[in-house]
Amino acid sequence: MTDGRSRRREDTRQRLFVAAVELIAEQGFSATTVDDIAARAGVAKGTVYYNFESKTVLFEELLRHGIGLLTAEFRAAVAGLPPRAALAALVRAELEYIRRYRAFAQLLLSEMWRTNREWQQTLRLLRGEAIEVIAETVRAGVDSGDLPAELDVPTASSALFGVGLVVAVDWLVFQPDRPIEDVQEALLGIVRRVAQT
Amino acid sequence: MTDGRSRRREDTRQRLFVAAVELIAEQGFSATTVDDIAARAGVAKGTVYYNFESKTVLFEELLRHGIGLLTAEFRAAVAGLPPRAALAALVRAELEYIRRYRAFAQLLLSEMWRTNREWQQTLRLLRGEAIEVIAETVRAGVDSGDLPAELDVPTASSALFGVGLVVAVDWLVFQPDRPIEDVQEALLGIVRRVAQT
DNA sequence: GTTTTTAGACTGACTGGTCAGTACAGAGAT
DNA sequence: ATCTCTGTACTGACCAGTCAGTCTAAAAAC
Repeated sequence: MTDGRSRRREDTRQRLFVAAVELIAEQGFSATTVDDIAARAGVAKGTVYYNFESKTVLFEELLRHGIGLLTAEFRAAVAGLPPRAALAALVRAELEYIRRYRAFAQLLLSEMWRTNREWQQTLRLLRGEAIEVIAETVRAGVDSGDLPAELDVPTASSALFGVGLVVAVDWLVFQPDRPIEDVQEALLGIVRRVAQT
Repeated sequence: MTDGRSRRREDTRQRLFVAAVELIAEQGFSATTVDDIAARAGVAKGTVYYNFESKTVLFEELLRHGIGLLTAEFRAAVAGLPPRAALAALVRAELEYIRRYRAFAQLLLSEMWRTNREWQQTLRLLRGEAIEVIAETVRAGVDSGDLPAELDVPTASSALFGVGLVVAVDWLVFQPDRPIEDVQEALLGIVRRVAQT
């Protein structure tokens, strides 16, 4: 299972993921060439196609990997917490994730709302999984009266998700000098105000 | 100045803008071909190059046109209003704009946070102009005590701008059936809570 | 323990197609 | 008379994907 071969291969795939995510975050999917990805990962072009069926499949697996990780962190963050605390934990988890995987976050922000792309269906599905965790928390809070009853659950959930992304990435791109902790504080403050009953 | 010739030409340019904005919103800049743009605009390919220096220049002029319009509407919206009312007016203006030019909004959301693209500098500049209007309003409100003193002006401004974009486009893409008025209400509610002193 | 074989991982030159941009002669509009 | 646009043909660069062949760790045979 974890013999030398498959470990080596997993290494290569990981390097390709890292190279791809950085390039696609900067330039977008279409503007990034497979040659670029191979070069940045330090492998031959053929290796990309040995490990992935196509450029699109590489990207889809990348999305699955990245969003899967985010969803898992969301799940871990809310586990066992009451609604208000869970909401704050979600914001912290999202920003922590963005700080750690900033290139992926940038990529997500740029490609998330595209239509008419081959991988759109995949992305839509994955987005749903991540947001479902948020939605469960909001729903529980609204039902128990811990959150304002007038909150529309799907709207509030996708707004929370998108807002974290856009504010954090905006900060990263346009005000990179300032520490991310400030964004976290600002966002938490806003969410707290909105969550007031 | 507005003779038949230049009006005709302006018409063609407008049709090219419309075609380009729709295609780029769906597929992104790189994935959109000049042939596609010409075809959708109902114009020969040569006409594109008669009216614009290059694909990139066409896109840059498109950005200038679109964001210029948005900035103008921001200016008109806040004119003469006190801070709190001006803030609400900005949110309304932004959503009104997004409703009218949804494809452009989608395009903006997808291309705004890219790095390493030729037109990045242009976009950065234009973004600054639009956000400056918001920042002036927020600054005035903070100075006069109408808005909470702990608000960081540049952060709050770019957050407000980005949040409107992301929430509205998210709605357009993922919940297109529901009326945009609901987003407006939800957003106004959130902004009002945040603006409470 | 040494030699042979195997198969998984990787290479990089090559191909077929796509696309931005050019060229230009003629047509329509003003 | 001039500006604007059409239609078609073309070029050269670039790029996704292929494939015949190389390298090497480790299994099999001796």
